[in-house]
Amino acid sequence: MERLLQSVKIAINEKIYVKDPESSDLGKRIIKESILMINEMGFESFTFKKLGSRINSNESSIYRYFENKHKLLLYLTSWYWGWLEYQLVFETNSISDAKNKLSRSIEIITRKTKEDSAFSHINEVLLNKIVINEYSKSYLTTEVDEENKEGYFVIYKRLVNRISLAIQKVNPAYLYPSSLASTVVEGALHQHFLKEHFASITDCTKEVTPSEYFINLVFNTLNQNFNG
Amino acid sequence: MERLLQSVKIAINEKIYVKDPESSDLGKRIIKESILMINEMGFESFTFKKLGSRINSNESSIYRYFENKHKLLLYLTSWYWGWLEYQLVFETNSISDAKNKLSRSIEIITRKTKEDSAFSHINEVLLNKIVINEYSKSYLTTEVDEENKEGYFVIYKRLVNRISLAIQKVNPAYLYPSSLASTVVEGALHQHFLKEHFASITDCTKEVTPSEYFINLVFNTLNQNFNG
DNA sequence: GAATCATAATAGTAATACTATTATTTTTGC
DNA sequence: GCAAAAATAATAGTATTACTATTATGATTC
Repeated sequence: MERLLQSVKIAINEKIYVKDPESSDLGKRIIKESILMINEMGFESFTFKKLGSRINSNESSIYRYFENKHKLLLYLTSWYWGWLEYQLVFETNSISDAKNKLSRSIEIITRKTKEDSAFSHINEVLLNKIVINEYSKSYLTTEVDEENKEGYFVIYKRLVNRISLAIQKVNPAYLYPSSLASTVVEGALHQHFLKEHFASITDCTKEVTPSEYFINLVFNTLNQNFNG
Repeated sequence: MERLLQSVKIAINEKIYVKDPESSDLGKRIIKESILMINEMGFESFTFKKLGSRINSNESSIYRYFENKHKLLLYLTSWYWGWLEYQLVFETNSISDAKNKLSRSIEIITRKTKEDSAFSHINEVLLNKIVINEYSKSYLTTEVDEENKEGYFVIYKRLVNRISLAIQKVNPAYLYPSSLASTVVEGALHQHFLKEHFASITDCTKEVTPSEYFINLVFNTLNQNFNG
Protein backbone atom coordinates (compact mmCIF):
# COMPACT_ATOMS: atom_id res chain seq x y z
CA MET A 1 0.00 0.00 0.00
CA GLU A 2 1.23 3.44 -0.92
CA ARG A 3 1.30 5.99 1.80
CA LEU A 4 -0.30 8.99 0.20
CA LEU A 5 0.40 11.32 3.06
CA GLN A 6 4.17 11.41 3.17
CA SER A 7 4.34 13.00 6.56
CA VAL A 8 2.30 10.41 8.39
CA LYS A 9 3.99 9.08 11.48
CA ILE A 10 2.49 6.43 13.73
CA ALA A 11 2.05 8.21 17.06
CA ILE A 12 3.09 6.13 20.04
CA ASN A 13 2.41 7.01 23.69
CA GLU A 14 5.48 8.98 24.78
CA LYS A 15 5.69 7.20 28.11
CA ILE A 16 6.64 3.99 26.31
CA TYR A 17 10.05 5.30 25.31
CA VAL A 18 12.76 7.36 27.00
CA LYS A 19 13.84 8.98 23.76
CA ASP A 20 11.85 8.81 20.54
CA PRO A 21 13.56 6.22 18.33
CA GLU A 22 12.22 8.03 15.27
CA SER A 23 14.34 11.04 16.21
CA SER A 24 17.74 9.59 15.32
CA ASP A 25 19.57 7.17 13.13
CA LEU A 26 20.55 5.01 16.09
CA GLY A 27 16.92 4.93 17.20
CA LYS A 28 15.80 3.70 13.80
CA ARG A 29 18.51 1.05 13.76
CA ILE A 30 17.30 -0.12 17.17
CA ILE A 31 13.79 -0.55 15.77
CA LYS A 32 14.86 -2.08 12.50
CA GLU A 33 17.28 -4.63 13.92
CA SER A 34 15.22 -5.51 16.98
CA ILE A 35 12.43 -6.60 14.63
CA LEU A 36 14.83 -8.87 12.79
CA MET A 37 16.40 -10.25 15.95
CA ILE A 38 13.16 -10.92 17.85
CA ASN A 39 12.00 -12.84 14.81
CA GLU A 40 15.18 -14.86 14.63
CA MET A 41 15.58 -15.76 18.29
CA GLY A 42 12.26 -15.05 19.96
CA PHE A 43 11.58 -12.39 22.56
CA GLU A 44 12.94 -14.29 25.59
CA SER A 45 16.37 -14.84 24.06
CA PHE A 46 16.60 -11.33 22.71
CA THR A 47 18.68 -8.95 24.86
CA PHE A 48 19.86 -5.35 24.60
CA LYS A 49 23.43 -6.57 24.78
CA LYS A 50 22.98 -8.76 21.69
CA LEU A 51 21.16 -5.96 19.90
CA GLY A 52 23.98 -3.55 20.76
CA SER A 53 26.66 -5.70 19.27
CA ARG A 54 24.52 -6.36 16.18
CA ILE A 55 24.06 -2.67 15.42
CA ASN A 56 27.65 -1.82 16.38
CA SER A 57 26.43 0.15 19.29
CA ASN A 58 26.40 -0.30 23.00
CA GLU A 59 23.93 -1.80 25.44
CA SER A 60 23.98 1.42 27.45
CA SER A 61 23.06 3.48 24.41
CA ILE A 62 19.94 1.40 23.84
CA TYR A 63 18.87 2.03 27.42
CA ARG A 64 18.74 5.72 26.51
CA TYR A 65 15.85 4.87 24.17
CA PHE A 66 13.98 2.18 26.07
CA GLU A 67 13.89 1.39 29.78
CA ASN A 68 13.84 -2.33 29.10
CA LYS A 69 12.93 -4.86 26.45
CA HIS A 70 9.33 -5.05 27.62
CA LYS A 71 8.89 -1.38 26.74
CA LEU A 72 10.50 -1.99 23.38
CA LEU A 73 7.96 -4.76 22.74
CA LEU A 74 5.17 -2.38 23.72
CA TYR A 75 6.58 0.14 21.27
CA LEU A 76 6.82 -2.32 18.40
CA THR A 77 3.37 -3.77 18.93
CA SER A 78 1.78 -0.35 19.43
CA TRP A 79 3.37 0.73 16.18
CA TYR A 80 1.92 -2.32 14.47
CA TRP A 81 -1.59 -1.70 15.73
CA GLY A 82 -1.29 1.96 14.83
CA TRP A 83 -0.18 1.04 11.35
CA LEU A 84 -3.07 -1.40 10.99
CA GLU A 85 -5.50 1.21 12.23
CA TYR A 86 -4.16 3.63 9.66
CA GLN A 87 -4.78 1.10 6.93
CA LEU A 88 -8.21 0.30 8.28
CA VAL A 89 -9.33 3.91 8.34
CA PHE A 90 -7.76 4.71 5.02
CA GLU A 91 -9.13 1.72 3.16
CA THR A 92 -12.65 1.79 4.57
CA ASN A 93 -13.24 5.51 4.91
CA SER A 94 -15.07 5.90 1.64
CA ILE A 95 -17.27 2.82 1.99
CA SER A 96 -20.80 3.87 2.84
CA ASP A 97 -22.52 0.51 2.93
CA ALA A 98 -22.22 -0.88 6.46
CA LYS A 99 -21.90 -4.51 5.41
CA ASN A 100 -19.24 -3.79 2.84
CA LYS A 101 -17.40 -1.67 5.32
CA LEU A 102 -17.43 -4.38 8.01
CA SER A 103 -16.44 -7.06 5.56
CA ARG A 104 -13.51 -5.01 4.33
CA SER A 105 -12.52 -4.16 7.91
CA ILE A 106 -12.37 -7.82 8.91
CA GLU A 107 -10.40 -8.56 5.79
CA ILE A 108 -7.83 -5.93 6.71
CA ILE A 109 -7.27 -7.03 10.27
CA THR A 110 -7.23 -10.76 9.56
CA ARG A 111 -5.25 -10.91 6.30
CA LYS A 112 -1.63 -11.82 5.97
CA THR A 113 0.50 -8.71 6.15
CA LYS A 114 2.05 -7.34 2.99
CA GLU A 115 5.12 -5.15 3.01
CA ASP A 116 4.64 -1.41 3.11
CA SER A 117 7.47 0.54 1.58
CA ALA A 118 6.39 3.74 3.26
CA PHE A 119 8.28 3.05 6.48
CA SER A 120 11.67 2.01 5.26
CA HIS A 121 13.22 0.89 8.53
CA ILE A 122 10.24 -1.27 9.54
CA ASN A 123 9.56 -4.66 8.03
CA GLU A 124 5.82 -5.01 8.54
CA VAL A 125 5.75 -8.67 7.52
CA LEU A 126 8.17 -9.62 10.27
CA LEU A 127 6.52 -7.24 12.69
CA ASN A 128 3.24 -9.05 12.08
CA LYS A 129 4.97 -12.31 12.99
CA ILE A 130 6.22 -10.73 16.18
CA VAL A 131 2.69 -9.63 17.02
CA ILE A 132 1.42 -13.18 16.40
CA ASN A 133 4.13 -14.76 18.56
CA GLU A 134 4.69 -12.16 21.25
CA TYR A 135 1.81 -9.71 21.58
CA SER A 136 0.01 -11.48 24.37
CA LYS A 137 3.21 -11.43 26.45
CA SER A 138 2.99 -7.65 26.46
CA TYR A 139 -0.24 -7.64 28.47
CA LEU A 140 -0.13 -10.96 30.33
CA THR A 141 1.91 -9.42 33.13
CA THR A 142 1.34 -8.42 36.73
CA GLU A 143 1.68 -4.77 35.65
CA VAL A 144 -1.17 -4.74 33.07
CA ASP A 145 -3.51 -2.60 35.08
CA GLU A 146 -0.93 0.09 35.79
CA GLU A 147 0.29 0.08 32.22
CA ASN A 148 -3.25 0.17 30.93
CA LYS A 149 -3.89 3.25 33.09
CA GLU A 150 -0.79 4.82 31.58
CA GLY A 151 -2.41 4.31 28.19
CA TYR A 152 0.03 1.77 26.78
CA PHE A 153 -2.73 -0.19 25.07
CA VAL A 154 -4.94 2.62 23.74
CA ILE A 155 -4.21 2.01 20.08
CA TYR A 156 -5.14 -1.65 20.33
CA LYS A 157 -8.32 -0.89 22.22
CA ARG A 158 -9.25 1.84 19.76
CA LEU A 159 -8.81 -0.56 16.88
CA VAL A 160 -11.05 -3.13 18.53
CA ASN A 161 -13.62 -0.39 19.17
CA ARG A 162 -13.61 0.60 15.51
CA ILE A 163 -14.51 -2.96 14.60
CA SER A 164 -17.12 -3.00 17.33
CA LEU A 165 -18.73 0.14 15.88
CA ALA A 166 -18.72 -1.33 12.39
CA ILE A 167 -20.48 -4.40 13.81
CA GLN A 168 -23.09 -2.25 15.51
CA LYS A 169 -23.75 -0.41 12.26
CA VAL A 170 -24.58 -3.69 10.55
CA ASN A 171 -26.75 -4.96 13.36
CA PRO A 172 -27.66 -2.54 16.18
CA ALA A 173 -29.58 -5.28 17.96
CA TYR A 174 -26.60 -7.59 18.38
CA LEU A 175 -25.72 -7.91 22.04
CA TYR A 176 -21.99 -8.57 21.95
CA PRO A 177 -20.30 -6.23 19.47
CA SER A 178 -17.19 -5.60 21.59
CA SER A 179 -16.68 -9.23 22.48
CA LEU A 180 -17.09 -10.20 18.85
CA ALA A 181 -14.64 -7.52 17.76
CA SER A 182 -12.03 -8.55 20.33
CA THR A 183 -12.55 -12.18 19.39
CA VAL A 184 -11.83 -11.39 15.75
CA VAL A 185 -8.72 -9.31 16.43
CA GLU A 186 -7.21 -11.73 18.92
CA GLY A 187 -8.57 -14.79 17.15
CA ALA A 188 -6.96 -13.76 13.88
CA LEU A 189 -3.53 -13.82 15.50
CA HIS A 190 -4.37 -17.17 17.05
CA GLN A 191 -5.54 -18.78 13.80
CA HIS A 192 -2.39 -17.61 12.04
CA PHE A 193 -0.36 -19.18 14.82
CA LEU A 194 -2.29 -22.47 14.70
CA LYS A 195 -1.84 -22.67 10.94
CA GLU A 196 1.90 -22.68 11.48
CA HIS A 197 2.21 -24.81 14.59
CA PHE A 198 -0.98 -26.67 15.53
CA ALA A 199 -2.53 -27.38 12.15
CA SER A 200 -4.79 -30.11 13.55
CA ILE A 201 -6.96 -27.67 15.47
CA THR A 202 -7.64 -25.16 12.72
CA ASP A 203 -9.25 -25.27 9.29
CA CYS A 204 -7.07 -22.47 8.01
CA THR A 205 -4.57 -23.62 5.43
CA LYS A 206 -2.81 -22.20 2.38
CA GLU A 207 -6.15 -22.28 0.60
CA VAL A 208 -8.53 -21.33 3.39
CA THR A 209 -7.66 -17.99 4.97
CA PRO A 210 -8.52 -16.75 8.44
CA SER A 211 -10.29 -13.89 6.64
CA GLU A 212 -12.79 -16.28 5.05
CA TYR A 213 -13.47 -17.98 8.34
CA PHE A 214 -13.97 -14.77 10.29
CA ILE A 215 -16.10 -13.04 7.66
CA ASN A 216 -18.33 -16.11 7.59
CA LEU A 217 -18.44 -16.19 11.38
CA VAL A 218 -19.31 -12.53 11.87
CA PHE A 219 -21.92 -12.23 9.16
CA ASN A 220 -23.73 -15.41 10.04
CA THR A 221 -23.86 -14.38 13.64
CA LEU A 222 -25.14 -10.92 12.83
CA ASN A 223 -27.73 -12.19 10.35
CA GLN A 224 -29.21 -14.51 12.95
CA ASN A 225 -29.26 -11.87 15.60
CA PHE A 226 -31.34 -9.35 13.70
CA ASN A 227 -34.14 -7.88 15.77
CA GLY A 228 -32.91 -9.37 18.98
CA MET B 1 -18.24 -31.61 41.19
CA GLU B 2 -17.88 -34.95 42.89
CA ARG B 3 -15.35 -37.32 41.49
CA LEU B 4 -17.23 -40.59 41.34
CA LEU B 5 -14.25 -42.62 40.30
CA GLN B 6 -11.94 -42.27 43.25
CA SER B 7 -8.94 -43.64 41.45
CA VAL B 8 -8.98 -41.18 38.58
CA LYS B 9 -5.67 -39.46 38.02
CA ILE B 10 -5.09 -36.90 35.31
CA ALA B 11 -2.48 -38.50 33.07
CA ILE B 12 0.28 -36.14 31.99
CA ASN B 13 2.90 -36.86 29.33
CA GLU B 14 5.82 -38.38 31.23
CA LYS B 15 8.39 -36.40 29.32
CA ILE B 16 7.13 -33.22 30.96
CA TYR B 17 8.50 -34.16 34.36
CA VAL B 18 11.69 -35.79 35.63
CA LYS B 19 9.94 -37.45 38.53
CA ASP B 20 6.16 -37.70 38.87
CA PRO B 21 5.10 -35.07 41.40
CA GLU B 22 2.08 -37.22 42.28
CA SER B 23 4.44 -39.89 43.60
CA SER B 24 5.56 -38.11 46.77
CA ASP B 25 4.61 -35.62 49.39
CA LEU B 26 7.30 -33.20 48.26
CA GLY B 27 6.02 -33.49 44.68
CA LYS B 28 2.50 -32.60 45.75
CA ARG B 29 3.75 -29.67 47.78
CA ILE B 30 5.62 -28.44 44.71
CA ILE B 31 2.37 -28.51 42.71
CA LYS B 32 0.22 -27.05 45.42
CA GLU B 33 2.47 -24.16 46.34
CA SER B 34 3.59 -23.35 42.81
CA ILE B 35 -0.06 -22.75 41.93
CA LEU B 36 -0.39 -20.32 44.83
CA MET B 37 2.89 -18.57 44.10
CA ILE B 38 2.42 -18.18 40.34
CA ASN B 39 -0.93 -16.60 41.12
CA GLU B 40 0.57 -14.23 43.63
CA MET B 41 3.61 -13.06 41.72
CA GLY B 42 3.08 -14.07 38.10
CA PHE B 43 5.07 -16.63 36.16
CA GLU B 44 8.07 -14.39 35.31
CA SER B 45 8.80 -13.52 38.94
CA PHE B 46 8.27 -17.07 40.15
CA THR B 47 11.52 -19.04 40.67
CA PHE B 48 12.42 -22.49 41.99
CA LYS B 49 14.52 -20.83 44.65
CA LYS B 50 11.53 -18.91 46.00
CA LEU B 51 9.36 -22.01 45.79
CA GLY B 52 11.99 -24.01 47.67
CA SER B 53 12.12 -21.64 50.58
CA ARG B 54 8.32 -21.42 50.68
CA ILE B 55 7.88 -25.18 50.99
CA ASN B 56 10.85 -25.53 53.34
CA SER B 57 12.72 -27.45 50.74
CA ASN B 58 15.61 -26.79 48.46
CA GLU B 59 15.93 -25.45 44.94
CA SER B 60 17.95 -28.52 43.97
CA SER B 61 15.22 -30.86 45.18
CA ILE B 62 12.68 -29.20 42.90
CA TYR B 63 14.98 -29.76 39.94
CA ARG B 64 14.64 -33.48 40.59
CA TYR B 65 10.96 -33.13 39.64
CA PHE B 66 11.05 -30.56 36.86
CA GLU B 67 13.85 -29.57 34.50
CA ASN B 68 12.83 -25.93 34.65
CA LYS B 69 9.89 -23.70 35.36
CA HIS B 70 8.67 -23.86 31.78
CA LYS B 71 8.16 -27.61 32.17
CA LEU B 72 6.34 -27.01 35.43
CA LEU B 73 4.00 -24.61 33.63
CA LEU B 74 3.43 -27.25 30.94
CA TYR B 75 2.61 -29.71 33.69
CA LEU B 76 0.16 -27.42 35.46
CA THR B 77 -1.63 -26.36 32.30
CA SER B 78 -1.76 -29.92 30.93
CA TRP B 79 -3.26 -30.98 34.20
CA TYR B 80 -5.88 -28.24 33.89
CA TRP B 81 -6.86 -29.19 30.35
CA GLY B 82 -6.96 -32.85 31.35
CA TRP B 83 -9.19 -32.00 34.27
CA LEU B 84 -11.49 -29.94 32.03
CA GLU B 85 -11.61 -32.75 29.50
CA TYR B 86 -12.58 -35.14 32.24
CA GLN B 87 -15.44 -32.88 33.24
CA LEU B 88 -16.49 -32.41 29.64
CA VAL B 89 -16.65 -36.12 28.91
CA PHE B 90 -18.27 -36.92 32.21
CA GLU B 91 -20.94 -34.23 32.05
CA THR B 92 -21.88 -34.64 28.39
CA ASN B 93 -21.49 -38.37 27.92
CA SER B 94 -25.13 -39.18 28.45
CA ILE B 95 -26.53 -36.37 26.30
CA SER B 96 -27.80 -37.80 23.03
CA ASP B 97 -29.15 -34.65 21.41
CA ALA B 98 -26.33 -33.04 19.45
CA LYS B 99 -27.41 -29.47 20.12
CA ASN B 100 -27.81 -30.02 23.83
CA LYS B 101 -24.47 -31.74 23.94
CA LEU B 102 -22.69 -28.90 22.15
CA SER B 103 -24.38 -26.27 24.24
CA ARG B 104 -23.38 -28.03 27.43
CA SER B 105 -19.84 -28.52 26.14
CA ILE B 106 -19.40 -24.83 25.44
CA GLU B 107 -20.83 -24.04 28.85
CA ILE B 108 -18.25 -26.29 30.51
CA ILE B 109 -15.21 -24.90 28.76
CA THR B 110 -16.20 -21.25 28.99
CA ARG B 111 -17.66 -21.08 32.50
CA LYS B 112 -15.91 -19.75 35.54
CA THR B 113 -14.13 -22.58 37.34
CA LYS B 114 -15.57 -23.94 40.54
CA GLU B 115 -13.50 -25.73 43.13
CA ASP B 116 -13.23 -29.50 42.90
CA SER B 117 -12.55 -31.19 46.18
CA ALA B 118 -11.46 -34.38 44.48
CA PHE B 119 -7.86 -33.31 44.06
CA SER B 120 -6.97 -31.95 47.45
CA HIS B 121 -3.57 -30.45 46.66
CA ILE B 122 -4.77 -28.61 43.57
CA ASN B 123 -6.78 -25.41 43.71
CA GLU B 124 -8.63 -25.47 40.40
CA VAL B 125 -9.94 -21.91 40.74
CA LEU B 126 -6.43 -20.52 40.96
CA LEU B 127 -5.18 -22.92 38.33
CA ASN B 128 -7.83 -21.56 35.98
CA LYS B 129 -6.46 -18.07 36.62
CA ILE B 130 -2.98 -19.29 35.80
CA VAL B 131 -4.26 -20.74 32.55
CA ILE B 132 -5.93 -17.41 31.68
CA ASN B 133 -2.81 -15.40 32.45
CA GLU B 134 -0.02 -17.75 31.46
CA TYR B 135 -1.15 -20.50 29.12
CA SER B 136 -0.20 -18.80 25.89
CA LYS B 137 3.35 -18.34 27.20
CA SER B 138 3.70 -22.12 27.25
CA TYR B 139 3.40 -22.38 23.45
CA LEU B 140 4.54 -18.96 22.24
CA THR B 141 8.16 -20.06 22.29
CA THR B 142 10.82 -20.92 19.75
CA GLU B 143 10.61 -24.56 20.86
CA VAL B 144 6.88 -25.09 20.13
CA ASP B 145 7.37 -27.38 17.19
CA GLU B 146 9.78 -29.69 18.99
CA GLU B 147 7.63 -29.74 22.10
CA ASN B 148 4.53 -30.33 20.05
CA LYS B 149 6.25 -33.33 18.45
CA GLU B 150 7.07 -34.60 21.92
CA GLY B 151 3.34 -34.50 22.62
CA TYR B 152 3.35 -31.78 25.26
CA PHE B 153 0.11 -30.27 23.95
CA VAL B 154 -1.91 -33.37 23.16
CA ILE B 155 -4.48 -32.92 25.89
CA TYR B 156 -5.26 -29.39 24.78
CA LYS B 157 -5.55 -30.41 21.15
CA ARG B 158 -7.72 -33.38 22.04
CA LEU B 159 -10.07 -31.13 23.97
CA VAL B 160 -10.38 -28.74 21.04
CA ASN B 161 -11.04 -31.71 18.77
CA ARG B 162 -13.84 -32.92 21.01
CA ILE B 163 -15.54 -29.55 20.63
CA SER B 164 -14.90 -29.66 16.91
CA LEU B 165 -16.61 -33.04 16.68
CA ALA B 166 -19.58 -31.80 18.68
CA ILE B 167 -19.86 -28.89 16.25
CA GLN B 168 -19.77 -31.23 13.27
CA LYS B 169 -22.54 -33.32 14.77
CA VAL B 170 -24.78 -30.29 14.96
CA ASN B 171 -23.98 -29.12 11.46
CA PRO B 172 -21.97 -31.45 9.20
CA ALA B 173 -21.99 -28.85 6.42
CA TYR B 174 -20.19 -26.20 8.40
CA LEU B 175 -16.77 -25.56 6.91
CA TYR B 176 -14.74 -24.45 9.91
CA PRO B 177 -15.44 -26.71 12.89
CA SER B 178 -11.85 -26.84 14.14
CA SER B 179 -11.27 -23.13 13.80
CA LEU B 180 -14.52 -22.43 15.60
CA ALA B 181 -13.62 -24.86 18.37
CA SER B 182 -10.16 -23.38 18.85
CA THR B 183 -11.66 -19.89 18.78
CA VAL B 184 -14.05 -20.81 21.57
CA VAL B 185 -11.43 -22.47 23.79
CA GLU B 186 -8.83 -19.74 23.36
CA GLY B 187 -11.42 -16.96 23.15
CA ALA B 188 -12.95 -17.99 26.45
CA LEU B 189 -9.64 -17.43 28.22
CA HIS B 190 -9.31 -14.12 26.41
CA GLN B 191 -12.79 -12.86 27.33
CA HIS B 192 -12.19 -13.75 30.96
CA PHE B 193 -8.98 -11.77 30.83
CA LEU B 194 -10.61 -8.76 29.15
CA LYS B 195 -13.37 -8.73 31.74
CA GLU B 196 -10.72 -8.24 34.42
CA HIS B 197 -8.32 -5.91 32.68
CA PHE B 198 -9.67 -4.38 29.45
CA ALA B 199 -13.37 -4.07 30.18
CA SER B 200 -13.91 -1.55 27.38
CA ILE B 201 -13.36 -4.12 24.65
CA THR B 202 -15.66 -6.85 25.91
CA ASP B 203 -19.36 -7.14 26.66
CA CYS B 204 -18.75 -9.73 29.34
CA THR B 205 -19.50 -8.46 32.82
CA LYS B 206 -20.70 -9.83 36.11
CA GLU B 207 -24.11 -10.27 34.51
CA VAL B 208 -23.17 -11.32 31.01
CA THR B 209 -21.01 -14.41 30.97
CA PRO B 210 -18.58 -15.54 28.27
CA SER B 211 -20.72 -18.70 28.09
CA GLU B 212 -23.75 -16.73 26.91
CA TYR B 213 -21.72 -14.91 24.29
CA PHE B 214 -20.08 -18.05 22.93
CA ILE B 215 -23.22 -20.16 22.89
CA ASN B 216 -24.97 -17.40 20.98
CA LEU B 217 -22.00 -17.12 18.61
CA VAL B 218 -21.67 -20.80 17.86
CA PHE B 219 -25.35 -21.58 17.40
CA ASN B 220 -26.10 -18.61 15.23
CA THR B 221 -23.18 -19.42 13.04
CA LEU B 222 -24.17 -23.04 12.72
CA ASN B 223 -27.83 -22.23 12.03
CA GLN B 224 -26.91 -19.96 9.15
CA ASN B 225 -24.49 -22.42 7.67
CA PHE B 226 -26.93 -25.28 7.30
CA ASN B 227 -26.77 -26.93 3.87
CA GLY B 228 -23.71 -25.07 2.75
C1' DG C 1 22.61 -53.20 59.47
C1' DA C 2 24.05 -52.19 54.94
C1' DA C 3 22.54 -50.48 50.83
C1' DT C 4 19.74 -47.58 48.36
C1' DC C 5 17.10 -43.69 47.56
C1' DA C 6 15.22 -39.08 48.50
C1' DT C 7 16.09 -34.82 50.12
C1' DA C 8 18.88 -30.96 51.70
C1' DA C 9 22.88 -28.06 51.87
C1' DT C 10 26.49 -25.77 49.82
C1' DA C 11 29.13 -23.92 46.27
C1' DG C 12 29.89 -22.41 41.89
C1' DT C 13 29.00 -20.58 36.90
C1' DA C 14 27.51 -18.02 32.92
C1' DA C 15 24.18 -14.99 31.63
C1' DT C 16 20.73 -11.42 32.38
C1' DA C 17 19.08 -6.99 33.32
C1' DC C 18 20.23 -3.59 34.69
C1' DT C 19 22.99 1.24 36.96
C1' DA C 20 26.76 4.36 37.19
C1' DT C 21 30.70 6.70 35.61
C1' DT C 22 33.72 8.33 32.41
C1' DA C 23 35.40 8.99 27.71
C1' DT C 24 34.81 10.09 23.05
C1' DT C 25 32.43 11.76 19.10
C1' DT C 26 28.99 14.49 16.81
C1' DT C 27 26.04 18.30 16.43
C1' DT C 28 24.73 23.04 17.09
C1' DG C 29 24.81 27.77 17.83
C1' DC C 30 27.34 31.86 17.66
C1' DG D 1 35.96 27.69 13.35
C1' DC D 2 35.36 26.83 18.06
C1' DA D 3 33.15 26.10 22.50
C1' DA D 4 29.36 24.07 24.59
C1' DA D 5 26.06 20.78 24.65
C1' DA D 6 24.21 16.53 23.40
C1' DA D 7 24.61 11.87 21.92
C1' DT D 8 26.97 7.78 21.92
C1' DA D 9 30.37 4.38 23.43
C1' DA D 10 33.20 2.06 26.71
C1' DT D 11 33.99 0.12 30.95
C1' DA D 12 32.93 -1.62 35.27
C1' DG D 13 30.06 -3.27 38.62
C1' DT D 14 25.74 -5.46 41.02
C1' DA D 15 21.99 -8.48 42.29
C1' DT D 16 19.48 -12.05 40.51
C1' DT D 17 18.47 -15.97 37.66
C1' DA D 18 18.75 -20.46 36.07
C1' DC D 19 20.93 -23.60 36.38
C1' DT D 20 25.00 -27.88 37.52
C1' DA D 21 27.79 -30.45 40.58
C1' DT D 22 29.15 -32.37 44.79
C1' DT D 23 28.60 -33.82 49.20
C1' DA D 24 25.94 -34.65 53.39
C1' DT D 25 22.11 -36.24 55.85
C1' DG D 26 17.92 -38.71 56.67
C1' DA D 27 14.46 -42.31 55.53
C1' DT D 28 13.26 -46.69 53.59
C1' DT D 29 13.87 -51.35 52.46
C1' DC D 30 15.92 -55.70 51.54
